Amino acid sequence: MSDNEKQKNILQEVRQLFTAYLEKNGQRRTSERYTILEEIYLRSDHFDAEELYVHLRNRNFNISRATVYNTLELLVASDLVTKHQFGKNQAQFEKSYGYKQHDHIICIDCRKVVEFCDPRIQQIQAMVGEILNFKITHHSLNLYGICGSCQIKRSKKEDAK
Amino acid sequence: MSDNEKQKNILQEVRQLFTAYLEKNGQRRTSERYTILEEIYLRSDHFDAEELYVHLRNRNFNISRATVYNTLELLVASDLVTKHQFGKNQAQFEKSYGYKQHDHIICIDCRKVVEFCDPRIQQIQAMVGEILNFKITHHSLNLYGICGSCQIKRSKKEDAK
DNA sequence: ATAGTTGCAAAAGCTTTGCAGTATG
DNA sequence: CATACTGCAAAGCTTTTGCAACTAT
Repeated sequence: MSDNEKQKNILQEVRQLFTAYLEKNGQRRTSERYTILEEIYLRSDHFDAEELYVHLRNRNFNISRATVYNTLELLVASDLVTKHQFGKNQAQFEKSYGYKQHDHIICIDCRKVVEFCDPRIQQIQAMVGEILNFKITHHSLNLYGICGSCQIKRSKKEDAK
Repeated sequence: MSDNEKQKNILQEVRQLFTAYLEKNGQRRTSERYTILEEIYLRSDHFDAEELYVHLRNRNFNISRATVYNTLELLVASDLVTKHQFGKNQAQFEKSYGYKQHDHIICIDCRKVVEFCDPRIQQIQAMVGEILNFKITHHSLNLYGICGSCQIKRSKKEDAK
């Protein structure tokens, strides 16, 4: 199956999942909501609400900020989108269906975000949840540091002194 | 040594550390900055900028929000205070000197925050940093779920149906 | 003396809300 | 056809900034 076909499959699946969620929760299936879902799943990695809003305007969809925020909330609630706070006061979002669980490492200089996986986190999550009697639904692990290219930039600055 | 004496010791130590930081970075040692440092170290756990500001006003310190924010930034930079984003759009802070490294588990119902430690996180941090060539400075691991008492509340709601 | 800090208030930036009109079930 | 949803603009909150007064060095 080609990558293109895979993407079409995923799109179809998330549409179905979203429909199921909306029906189950007595919410209407509006064209705006499906447009937003699709734009997110056609797009790449991480984005914020404003970026998504501008992106939709550029594509000539007349969808307001209010609807973008409203729909993002629904998508987070339906587990199709994940919300992150990478230390700024602006939430970042990411499609989550069809992606394996992962965490993030963030460059504190250039704000680049890289993903990584480590199975031990699941174990920690399970163990800590049991000890403290929490029913854990999700987690967020962010590592912060300086990426390779920013390390080089910094050492050049040092040399210049 | 009594707890009271321990706290006095810690206060003295953080004041010295803060002084060292300010001197090293050519910043002035103002009374406002030390007042804020002390209030944070006399206070308990987690707080946000506004809480701290109100707390200071209540104690008849005439310190502005601007100074609170400015000083919090210095304290974070000097590693005496840690900044968190627990999913809301408001940063939370916490004193960090004299406390062993820990992470947080947050109840998504009542927003209660509990601390926990797991040495494996340090290992993950070191390993991932090496693989991805990041110089890691810090991390943030948050587990989200439902705490014991909120689990009971939820099951009572179910029963009521 | 003089540049960094402060308090105040205004501004900025992200997100939510109120309202009148629209479209879904 | 009832009412949830939408777009728009205004309001709400947290955080930042501009400025005149102040003060640590």
